Amino acid sequence: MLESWIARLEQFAPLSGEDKLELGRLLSEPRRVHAGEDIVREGEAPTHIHIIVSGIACCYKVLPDGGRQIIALHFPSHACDIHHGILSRVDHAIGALRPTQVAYIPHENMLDLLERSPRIAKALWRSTLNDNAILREWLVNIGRREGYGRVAHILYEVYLRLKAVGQADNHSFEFPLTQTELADALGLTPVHVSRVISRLRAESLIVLRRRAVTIIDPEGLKAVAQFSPGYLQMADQGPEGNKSNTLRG
Amino acid sequence: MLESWIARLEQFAPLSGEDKLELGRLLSEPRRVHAGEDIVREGEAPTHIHIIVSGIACCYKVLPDGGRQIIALHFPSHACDIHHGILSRVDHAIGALRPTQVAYIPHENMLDLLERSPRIAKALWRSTLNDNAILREWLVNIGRREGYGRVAHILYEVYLRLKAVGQADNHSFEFPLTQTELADALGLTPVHVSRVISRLRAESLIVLRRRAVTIIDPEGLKAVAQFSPGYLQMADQGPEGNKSNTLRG
DNA sequence: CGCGGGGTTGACTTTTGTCAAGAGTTGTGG
DNA sequence: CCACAACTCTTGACAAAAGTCAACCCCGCG
Repeated sequence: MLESWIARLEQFAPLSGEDKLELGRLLSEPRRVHAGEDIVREGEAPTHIHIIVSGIACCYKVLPDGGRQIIALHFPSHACDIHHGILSRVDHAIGALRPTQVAYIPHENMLDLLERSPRIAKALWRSTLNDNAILREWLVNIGRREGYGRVAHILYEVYLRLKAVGQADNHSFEFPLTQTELADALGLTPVHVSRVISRLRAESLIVLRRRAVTIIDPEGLKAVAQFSPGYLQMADQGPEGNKSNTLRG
Repeated sequence: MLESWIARLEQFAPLSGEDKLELGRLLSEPRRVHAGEDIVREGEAPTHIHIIVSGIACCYKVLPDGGRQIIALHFPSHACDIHHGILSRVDHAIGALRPTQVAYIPHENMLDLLERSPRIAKALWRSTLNDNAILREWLVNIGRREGYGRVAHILYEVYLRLKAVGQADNHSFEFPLTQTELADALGLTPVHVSRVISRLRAESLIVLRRRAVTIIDPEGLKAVAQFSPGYLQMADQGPEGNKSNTLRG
């Protein structure tokens, strides 16, 4: 399972055999984290980078009034905090949304490896650029779409991202977020998310049952989401979405 | 004026005299861009990085329905697209909001310099981390604050950022965005922005006249904004806000 | 002096939030 | 295998926030 992270990195830039061996050597055995538990707490000085092996994690901030905003979702084979190596304290937390396994690498080893292998540095750099592009699109999603399109958009994005790591078949995938968590990610309330999902169901765009999503009408869903897949840097067709990414060779 | 960018970079990591000379050599003479004109168009393959010398630029996306979301504001002495060096096409545009002067550096020269000077690489890396932190906070702002707090928050953030580059005195600064542009940055409509600003005025928190802002009641404004300055990585006190940043030495 | 962009305001609509009750689900322990 | 508790989801009634449309004002500028 650890290899899937390395495989994903290779989609961003070619790695040598030695690169892959080194990464494999540095990666710890995965640690189990309970649902709701933090992997990195807000304000602390992180010492490792983390890679999601299984489960789902998220990056979030909590406001003084208790409101929570989820800033990013991290799926298996994602590194969630590459940028932490250089910060003395982080302005956000990383938490597990479900029971999750995370592998990790100490910052000093990672920084050392980055200096020795420009290929790994390039792949990681591009993978963080990809994360940033998603973050920008989330801002657009929350800022300029109303609830109906917002939920449609995140569902289609998650579908493409899970498909890219082999966790979506056809147009079905596991999506084990509660509606409260979805609301925290979308800047809505849980009640409103529930209503919007009812409407997406009523319009025969999706089926959502037991935390599993099936997209019945992909074109319809993309239309209400005003979805343009360019930001994901991966194709929106076929079972191997990542083949034609547009990052420079 | 070009030197102010280099001075800002030095707040992120120390540079050698040679570093500064090299950066100065690479920087072009500034080019003038009209208000409303794009510096980088969406979808194109960028060839240079750009540094704002005077004026204001922004990073934005346009939706199929015509809505625009401003994703970031770029003030003088900011580089606005360091991350472009590696992308074959960008998913967002960069445009001037007012008459603006931009200097630029060809990507190949920049990449070459980054390889030769790890200090410059570190400073630039941290400066992009700073930009990302601001982007995360914008997501929180739009997702979890209502209009009143949202406007208060962006005003206080802009105040701190302008103060850090010497463009704010006491609690006053030039803020030449139209309310329509402010609305595009905040996920609101211009009409609603106008109403919210009226209220901020009525509550004696700010004065806004002729595109100049004076914060009358900083503590009050921060309270309605639920402002916590940590994400900016700069202190929120005194005329030299950047002295005690929390990036690792 | 008139033009045009930006700002303000009012009346009205739509979207979203709030509160509360009830139904369904999940997980646990006996 | 059942009972129970704790969550989660759904729905309704109502309230608040934000959007829409339109008129008008203000002010800089040719």
